[in-house]
Amino acid sequence: MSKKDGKYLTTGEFAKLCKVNKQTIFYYDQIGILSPVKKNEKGYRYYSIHQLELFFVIDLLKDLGMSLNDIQQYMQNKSPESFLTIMYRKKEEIVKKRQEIEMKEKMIEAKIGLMEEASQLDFNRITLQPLPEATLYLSRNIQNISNEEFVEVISDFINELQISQLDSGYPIGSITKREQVLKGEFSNYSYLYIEQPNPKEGHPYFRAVKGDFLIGYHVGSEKTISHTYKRLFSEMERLHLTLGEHVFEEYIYDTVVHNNKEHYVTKIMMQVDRG
Amino acid sequence: MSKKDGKYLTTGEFAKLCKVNKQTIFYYDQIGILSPVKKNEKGYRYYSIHQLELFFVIDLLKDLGMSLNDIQQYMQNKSPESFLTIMYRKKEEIVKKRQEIEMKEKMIEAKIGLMEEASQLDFNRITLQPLPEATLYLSRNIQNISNEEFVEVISDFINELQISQLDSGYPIGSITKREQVLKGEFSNYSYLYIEQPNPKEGHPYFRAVKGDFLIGYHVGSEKTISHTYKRLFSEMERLHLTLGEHVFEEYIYDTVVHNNKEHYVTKIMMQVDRG
DNA sequence: CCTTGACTATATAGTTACTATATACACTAG
DNA sequence: CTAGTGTATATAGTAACTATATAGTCAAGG
Repeated sequence: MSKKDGKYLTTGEFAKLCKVNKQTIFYYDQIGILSPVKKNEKGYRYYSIHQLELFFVIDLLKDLGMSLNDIQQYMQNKSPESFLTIMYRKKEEIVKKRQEIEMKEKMIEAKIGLMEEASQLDFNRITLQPLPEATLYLSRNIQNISNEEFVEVISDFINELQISQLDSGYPIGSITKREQVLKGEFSNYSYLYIEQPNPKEGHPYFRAVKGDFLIGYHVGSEKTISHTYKRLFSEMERLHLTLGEHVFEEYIYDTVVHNNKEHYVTKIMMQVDRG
Repeated sequence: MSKKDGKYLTTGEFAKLCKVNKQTIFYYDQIGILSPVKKNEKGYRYYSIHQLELFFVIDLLKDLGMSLNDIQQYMQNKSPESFLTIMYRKKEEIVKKRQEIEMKEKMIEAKIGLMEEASQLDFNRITLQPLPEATLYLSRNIQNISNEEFVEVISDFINELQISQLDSGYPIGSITKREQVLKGEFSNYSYLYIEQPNPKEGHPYFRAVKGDFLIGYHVGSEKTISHTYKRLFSEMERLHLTLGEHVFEEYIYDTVVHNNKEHYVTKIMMQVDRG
């Protein structure tokens, strides 16, 4: 036998290769998931290079949400069959995890886009714009609904967003019908919605929207939103426009980026018909 | 103002929508990262639907490795600019994280493939096989090296695997030169290697291997591997073959799937020339 | 009107997977 | 032979929950 057989790693060396704290290696020995191949008479631990691979597997399993306790269960009772079973299970989990990551990446991109866009806006200007077709995922109707029903609708809406991976990172907006808006009930919403930049097939509640919109921004809390609606109405009159079917509201700056409600910004998009 | 303004969520409802324990919501209020918009005289908390979006952002940041402490720092001092800065940083991080996940997915697939393959093998049979070209990532030479140098080489090898994402999930194997094998120094390895099923451009230390191999399996600890080498030598003689340049060893079953060394299985692949 | 059951609250202790600190012994280089 | 680094154990602390205990609140039914 050659000297190569004696090529052992101390705890410190092993920890460095594993890129973890030395204490973690002690801890793993203590709870019995990864013990050194050798311990000398002074209690010094010695690890082999093959145990590195075991560490990497432990790290992989841990990363995939397996607790050290469950890992320990496996380590007490290793076998190629149970390892294979775990791998098949983890394979499913990691696919799901990758999809979640991909979704979150898109969400971050959306937020960056929205924030960059917002920083270019002049919140005082009211503009008339033809908006291209957009697909919205709508909640069920929430107009004149009780509190319990409201909670249920929101719950279903949010659940659907998460299950079907529809949360695009765009803000949740609200739709008010012309009738309510004309009555001054600006917050008597009929639907909640979220824009879908890349709509998926096979989902109900999608509604494409396009046409002319009068767009204004309300700076401040929702309580004073009527001021901005008044400004929009007079601009509408000046341009000889009439109010269309729906009004859309979206938070541009909300509790995510401001503590003070006076700094919140709501984008109001009024569907209009040219006189 | 319509009744809709009064649509608040209790802690329980809010927690359910966030899909977390109610206690977690209390905790977030306590540490000041997400406090209810209202608290009544009895101390009951009431959350608005917009706070759900804030929760999702917190969850996103948390998922991307931001501590609650750091999140709290931001929450005390919100602004569109700092939010944007965080998003840009997190965008970079999530790309890296996605790549890691993708790599781990491939690793799991490799392990599944290896285990399935192993379960089909007859470890007693010695076979002569022409192996197709394979690309190996090699360590620096480890023959007759001191312990410190060995640790350094391994360290560099492992680091390179991780930095360049070369860890394919295949086992780390070892290469022994003919000279050593003939001298009976079966464990006096010259290189470590890992197979690269999809080799990347621009990396040194790659060596393509193909040709005829005599392949046998050693069941048991490395200490008794000479028995299997002897069996391989006699088979070599019987088939009128001569030993080629290198011998490759790979663990098929190791400490990852067996506790008892007597159940370890090493695959020995001898490069041979037909007489 | 009273009770039951489901909710709310706070306070405190426990959990997981480390991580840091304190203390003591071992090894190696100059 | 001593300084500096390494090893060990034991214990306490940390983050982010999570569970438990205790008590107040509220709405619905008998």
